[in-house]
Amino acid sequence: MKQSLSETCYKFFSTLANPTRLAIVELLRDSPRNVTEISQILNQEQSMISHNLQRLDECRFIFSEQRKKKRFYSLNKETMEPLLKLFTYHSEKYCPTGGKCLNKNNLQKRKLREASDPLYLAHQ
Amino acid sequence: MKQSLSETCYKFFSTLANPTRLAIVELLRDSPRNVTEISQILNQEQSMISHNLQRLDECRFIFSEQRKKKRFYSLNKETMEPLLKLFTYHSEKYCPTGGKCLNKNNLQKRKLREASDPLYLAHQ
DNA sequence: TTTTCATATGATTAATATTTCATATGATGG
DNA sequence: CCATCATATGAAATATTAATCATATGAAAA
Repeated sequence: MKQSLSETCYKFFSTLANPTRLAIVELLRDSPRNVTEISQILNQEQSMISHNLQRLDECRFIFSEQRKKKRFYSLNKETMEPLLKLFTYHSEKYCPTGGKCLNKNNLQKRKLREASDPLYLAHQ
Repeated sequence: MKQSLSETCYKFFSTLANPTRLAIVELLRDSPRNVTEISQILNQEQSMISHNLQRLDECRFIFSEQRKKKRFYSLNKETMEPLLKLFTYHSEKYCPTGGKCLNKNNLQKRKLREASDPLYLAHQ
């Protein structure tokens, strides 16, 4: 019996609809990392990162591997690279100034938007 | 000054991370519809559909056109078709039974999951 | 086999997003 | 222009999701 599209699809997109998880994805784009490393680089609580890694893992956006005491997470590039490319293409074509896809009501107010966020700084 | 990837990207995915909006997307995949039609087919309040259409419109996932008294919304297929294909490919490869991408904690409990939901029925 | 480093888990609290309801605005035919 | 159909808007009420904190579990070196 086939899964409802709306349900699986909702899980797919909602897992990506989170600044912390997007920051993790961006970080893992460069290289695999263990949990402690990720939490240090993103300057967030270990347990918070762990919770979010699990969400990404459930959808197989990332894979994990135990190496000695540490568990390394890596990006599922097969899915994530085309997905991020599609996003980039769309946003450059349809939201060139950011104004089209963003308005004052939709600004992110969470921690990762703050100045301490490496991604926020990296992509200004 | 380039927009922060995390912020625009968050808007992109969070706009799609909603069962009502996914249902609208699915509906518009077949043909353009006006607001009243959409709300009747999905059996939801007109104002609720209207709010959600605006979210989709802000991200240019849909386009709109006034025809006489009615406003028709149509899908941005350039973006949405490859995006949905990518989702389908991923979910079939990595979440074949639904079990990998879904667990008991992540079941949707909203209206559109209920038996009256045409999408839910259509994709069982 | 115990200590330490590393990660995961669960429940509570805090933050955000969505729906709803009442009403305003828009378009157009009469 | 007035009536009416059609859609949009805003604020309040609900519902959902995320972060936090305390603690449990796991892996391996000593």
